[in-house]
Amino acid sequence: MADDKAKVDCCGVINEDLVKRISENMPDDDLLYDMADLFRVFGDSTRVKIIYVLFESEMCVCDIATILNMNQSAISHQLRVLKDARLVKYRRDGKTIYYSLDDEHVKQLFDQAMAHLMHG
Amino acid sequence: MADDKAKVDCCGVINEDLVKRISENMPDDDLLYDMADLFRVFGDSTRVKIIYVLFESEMCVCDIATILNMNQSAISHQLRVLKDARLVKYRRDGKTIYYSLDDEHVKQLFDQAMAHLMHG
DNA sequence: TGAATATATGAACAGATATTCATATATTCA
DNA sequence: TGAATATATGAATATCTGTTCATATATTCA
Repeated sequence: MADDKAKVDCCGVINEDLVKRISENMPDDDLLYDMADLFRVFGDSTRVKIIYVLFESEMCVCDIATILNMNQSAISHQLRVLKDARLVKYRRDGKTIYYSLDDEHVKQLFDQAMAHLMHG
Repeated sequence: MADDKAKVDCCGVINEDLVKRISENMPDDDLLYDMADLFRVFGDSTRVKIIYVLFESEMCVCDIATILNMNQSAISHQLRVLKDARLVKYRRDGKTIYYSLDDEHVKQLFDQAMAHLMHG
């Protein structure tokens, strides 16, 4: 290339400086996937509801199911998704297993999302 | 029911006070769905990457495609999803259409998500 | 120990979604 | 106007995801 900034692949404004700056500020690919995975966990209304319930109080599986009017298996599957994402933790008390939130950022994340929806 | 607090449907700690408190603090169903829909938009790595690119600079469709090494159609489809969610806006300049972010909360949302991933 | 209860989990299925391909639309410029 | 270019979009397809059903596991208690 004759000119350092001449790397124009198409219509746009691309030049090597810009591409370099974008690459530098872009998180690693692995992290971007993790990020999408995390958001995808929040991208289901059942899981959002479970989290809202847990904002109030720790709760056993069958009480969550009762409150959300869904069957136990569905809740259990979704709790596993939340647990795998390290968003909830649990403790056993006899036959009962109590779930609670395991992340300090979720409330703020939800508040930000709400702010977008309420319009900003 | 003989007792006000006797509404125990299963194993758990459910009583009317708790259910009442949870219902009061739970956003409306419509809003919960909107919330999940919003998060689902972020739940795809292509869209996350597009947003990170747009954190740096407004950008035309084909430059985004070039940077992300994806085809123009895929980017265009995803930009539509982002546009429908009011997360990006665009301006036309001749044949070229420049996209940019249209939300002040997204950066904070992403920072919170990153904080969770980096572990907190 | 055996019945009852709380939760977890694998399989199956229906519905959603991301990408690609082909093509349409819109704009510029010769 | 017609060629070239940038973007949008419908259809098709492969993959992913949420729920249900049936059943397994774990714990309590008589």
